Amino acid sequence: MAVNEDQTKIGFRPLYAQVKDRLISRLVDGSWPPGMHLPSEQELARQLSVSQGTVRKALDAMTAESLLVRRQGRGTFVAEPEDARILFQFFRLAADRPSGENVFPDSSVLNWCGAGANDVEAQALHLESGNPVWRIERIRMLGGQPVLVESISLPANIFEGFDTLESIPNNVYQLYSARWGITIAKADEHLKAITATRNDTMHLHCPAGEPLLQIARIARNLQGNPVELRISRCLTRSMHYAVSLP
Amino acid sequence: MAVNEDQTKIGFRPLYAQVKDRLISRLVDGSWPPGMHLPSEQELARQLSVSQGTVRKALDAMTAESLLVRRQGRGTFVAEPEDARILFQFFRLAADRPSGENVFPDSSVLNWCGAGANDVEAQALHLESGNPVWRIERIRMLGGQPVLVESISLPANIFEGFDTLESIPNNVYQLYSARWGITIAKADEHLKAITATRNDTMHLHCPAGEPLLQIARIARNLQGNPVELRISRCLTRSMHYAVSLP
DNA sequence: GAGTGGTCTAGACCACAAA
DNA sequence: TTGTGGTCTAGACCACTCC
Repeated sequence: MAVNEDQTKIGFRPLYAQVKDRLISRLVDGSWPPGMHLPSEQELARQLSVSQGTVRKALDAMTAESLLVRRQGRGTFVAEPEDARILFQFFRLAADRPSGENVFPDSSVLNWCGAGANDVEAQALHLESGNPVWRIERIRMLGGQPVLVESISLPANIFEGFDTLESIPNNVYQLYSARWGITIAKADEHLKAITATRNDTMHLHCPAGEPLLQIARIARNLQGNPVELRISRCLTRSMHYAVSLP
Repeated sequence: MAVNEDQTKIGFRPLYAQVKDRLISRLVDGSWPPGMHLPSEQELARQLSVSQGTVRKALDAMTAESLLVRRQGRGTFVAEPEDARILFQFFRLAADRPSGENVFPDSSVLNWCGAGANDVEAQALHLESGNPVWRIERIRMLGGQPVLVESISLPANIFEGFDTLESIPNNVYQLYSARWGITIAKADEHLKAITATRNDTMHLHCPAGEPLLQIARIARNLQGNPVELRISRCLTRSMHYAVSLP
């Protein structure tokens, strides 16, 4: 690979970034599935005709984005959507008390159906209003107590055959990966304080007028396209949403 | 600098990390103030007796933490607490509407006084209960509308002479840096949904029972010690708090 | 012992900014 | 033109894992 092969000066893209793009495309097309042991740095350098240092820079960047996992002495692996990682990467709620670490809450599905996208879904998922989506509503519990109600919306054209599932697991990102080969690579969340609706108070066993933390999440695949909209409404009497800056 | 100079095998610390520590200590002791033009990579490498690549790795890490700013062709500079950076790094509230970018809200101070640390302040700031602190309360406005009430608590032993200030600027982190040489390097925030108190409704002109987003922030200096506790209570009818994962 | 990633070095050339 | 950071290379040795 020559430096800046068929690139004009204006379209300059560093070699390590081009390498990264090519490696990501192998994740996208499924030739490198989650858990796979990548070729060694030396081997990749030979295959791509670049130096080991350039490969390393690309691998380091992908590791920083949680796309890969590197282990000294063993090798480099495609990251898997196992609970521990998803919890750490995408779940920011934690108990207030014992300098609380976060725990994956259990979930129980309330209902799940197909529907036409409403305006919010259409805008978030880059669909036309009325396009088919799947909707899942569930409650999530911590220590037996319901802590949040969650509404998940998925484009039906991406998640084909969603209605044929027997059950919905707690960790849906693992499901997306295993069943449709979709990797959730990043997400954006918008937080607001809202008042519990009657539906919320019923499921969360909280009084009318209880303030809830509403988390609207748009999750994106490896290419950055939105593939999931999730709106969670959380009791925060004994929990909080933790953010580290930067 | 020899590799792992006076380090046992167990206490191994990479050379670039040692370099980073030494560079940070120059920020801490004030010999490299905000805005200063650092020596070039080559010069630093000579001074520290390491290769340019090792210096680069330390500088890149510090740049990623917003401690330094690098500009190709010009050099490397100590980051300054100017509005644009602070806004980007520490202010996550944005207007809902026009795919809204965030804006520094104006602020007006309600009152400011010395007091003994309450339990929350003592725990957050690593003080004993009753130790002297400064407290500032202010309202912040966006487009003339009050959007949040903010309570800032500072250890009086760190911020000496705070009571002699003539006024409190909008960007207090710039003040901390200029007046006391304190750099806010990172912060942790805990978010909850709460109900507006009578005090809140008065200042925010919102109805009783309005849900507010409460943001409790602990800001830390370069060494990671907590130096500011800030509790903000925000109207989120037309604003949201934005988080990017990862 | 063989193979992997992690660190460190030395040197080359490029892109950019300022004098 | 000079000096800076940005990229790329080639090669060495270290630390870790597994056989």
